[in-house]
Amino acid sequence: MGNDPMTLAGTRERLRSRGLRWTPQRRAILDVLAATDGHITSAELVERCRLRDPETTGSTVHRTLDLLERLGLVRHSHGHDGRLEYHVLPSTEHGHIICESCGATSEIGPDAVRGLVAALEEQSGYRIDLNHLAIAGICATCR
Amino acid sequence: MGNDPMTLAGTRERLRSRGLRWTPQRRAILDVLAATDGHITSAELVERCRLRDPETTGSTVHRTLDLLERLGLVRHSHGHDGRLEYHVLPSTEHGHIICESCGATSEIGPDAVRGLVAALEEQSGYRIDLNHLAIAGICATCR
DNA sequence: TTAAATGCAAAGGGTTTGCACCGGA
DNA sequence: TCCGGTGCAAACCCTTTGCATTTAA
Repeated sequence: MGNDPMTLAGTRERLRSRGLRWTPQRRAILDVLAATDGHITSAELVERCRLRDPETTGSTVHRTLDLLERLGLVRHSHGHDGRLEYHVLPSTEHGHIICESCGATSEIGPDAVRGLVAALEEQSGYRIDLNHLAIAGICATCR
Repeated sequence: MGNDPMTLAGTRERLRSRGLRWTPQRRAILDVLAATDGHITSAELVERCRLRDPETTGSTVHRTLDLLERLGLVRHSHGHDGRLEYHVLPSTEHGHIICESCGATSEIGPDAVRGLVAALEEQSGYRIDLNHLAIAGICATCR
C-alpha cells in the first residue's frame, strides 16, 4: 500500500504520446525505481538493473534518468559524497533527516512539521517544498 | 558586527600548537573565508585568493579546506551542480531556505524553528544540527 | 521505413594524489 | 636542520557525449 509512486503503464503512454519509445531498458529502470523507497544513486540503479539484464550500461541509465526527470518522475540531488542521487517522487509529501555520521536517513512526515512550515512560509515569504526538506543530525545509534 | 566568524589569530595558534604551519597561502584562504558570508565553492575561493596571489593553486586550496574542516572551521556540502561548497561555520546557529527557481537564500534563525527541532529530535532520536537545515521553496519574488 | 535509443569508448570536469622542491619554526 | 606545505602534473571518479548500430513503432 502506498507503494505505487509511479505507474509504469502511465509512463509508457506518456513516452509514446511524445514520440518516445518504450524499451526493455526503460522498463527495467522504471521497475527498479518503482521498487525503490526514497532515493537511489545511479550506481545502485545500474547494479539493480544488471540483476535483470547484465548488459545494462551506465550511459543508458543516466540518459533515462535525465528523461524521467524531464517528465517529472524523479528528481536528482547530490549525496554527501557528491554523487548523483535520484529521488523517486513520493506520493505523500515528506522530507528527510540524515545522519551526518553514518548516512542513514529517515523520513519526516508532513504532520511533524506542518506548524513550522506554516510559520516559515509566513515569515520568509517562500512557498516551501517539503520534499526538499533535508535536516542533518546525529542518529540515535551513532550517539 | 557579528562579522567575526573565525579569528585568524586563533587559527594560527591552533595550527602552531599542532605542529602545523602558518603559511601565506593559508592566511590568504582564511582571509577570504572570513570575508565570506555563508558558503563558497572551491572554485570561487581559488579565484578570490588569486586576486591576492595569482599563483594560488587549486590543490593547495583543497588541501587547506580539508584541514580547516578537520579543525571544525568549515563544513563542506555539494551544490546543486555537485561541486564542493564550503560553509563557513557561523557564530550563531542557523539554517537556510533556498529558492528552487532563482537560487536565492535566506537565513533561518534558531528561534523560527526551535519548536520543530525539539519535536523532531524527540520523534526521530536524532540530535539535529541546525546549521545543516536546508529548506527548499519558491521565494516571494519568483512567485 | 526512420527517427529514437542503445552501447561503446572517448572526452569532460571537478577533486585528489604522488613526488620533488620549498620554506616555516 | 627538519618535517610540513606547496606546486605541478598525472591519476581518479563519476558523468556526459559522439557516433555507428540496433530497434520500436
